[in-house]
Amino acid sequence: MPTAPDDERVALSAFGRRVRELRKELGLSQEELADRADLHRTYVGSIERGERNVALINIHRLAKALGVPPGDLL
Amino acid sequence: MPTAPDDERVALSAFGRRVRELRKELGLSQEELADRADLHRTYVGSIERGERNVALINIHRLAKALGVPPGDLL
DNA sequence: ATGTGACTTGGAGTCCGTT
DNA sequence: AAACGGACTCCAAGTCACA
Repeated sequence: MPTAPDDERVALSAFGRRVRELRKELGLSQEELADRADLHRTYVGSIERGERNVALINIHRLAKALGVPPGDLL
Repeated sequence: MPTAPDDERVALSAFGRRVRELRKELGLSQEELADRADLHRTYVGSIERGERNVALINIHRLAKALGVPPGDLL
């Protein structure tokens, strides 16, 4: 997202870092998390790198796969 | 979102209800909230009706406009 | 096992209007 | 003030080949 303002890119990065953090706590690979959340492996990767402006439904899928309430990801 | 599974549409509706709830607490119209969040009037309306799969950046914008942490909206 | 660039497609998001 | 529709633009979603 090259055109997004700074603070908005920061929000995406923070979200990605949080996902990665929780995933590692569970000892999962990106691929395993992707399978649990019914998402693509490379898509999860790009989310963790803060490159994606993830929408609500996928936030819920990730939260469920990570075993936390959705609000915990932001 | 006609193709989305039930529980995912429920998640969108819950989000919309929460936005409407907080907006009314502040005594704002949809248009005033839209202006504060730098979103379009009709878009905020459709979000409140649970018709939109809102993306992360717009969740942040709405949260900011409503004066709550983003996690409070989900 | 993860990063990355490129790609297509569906839907996010805008703008015009009427009810 | 809000719901809703049509027509549009552009980006999120989802996948792939390759590093």
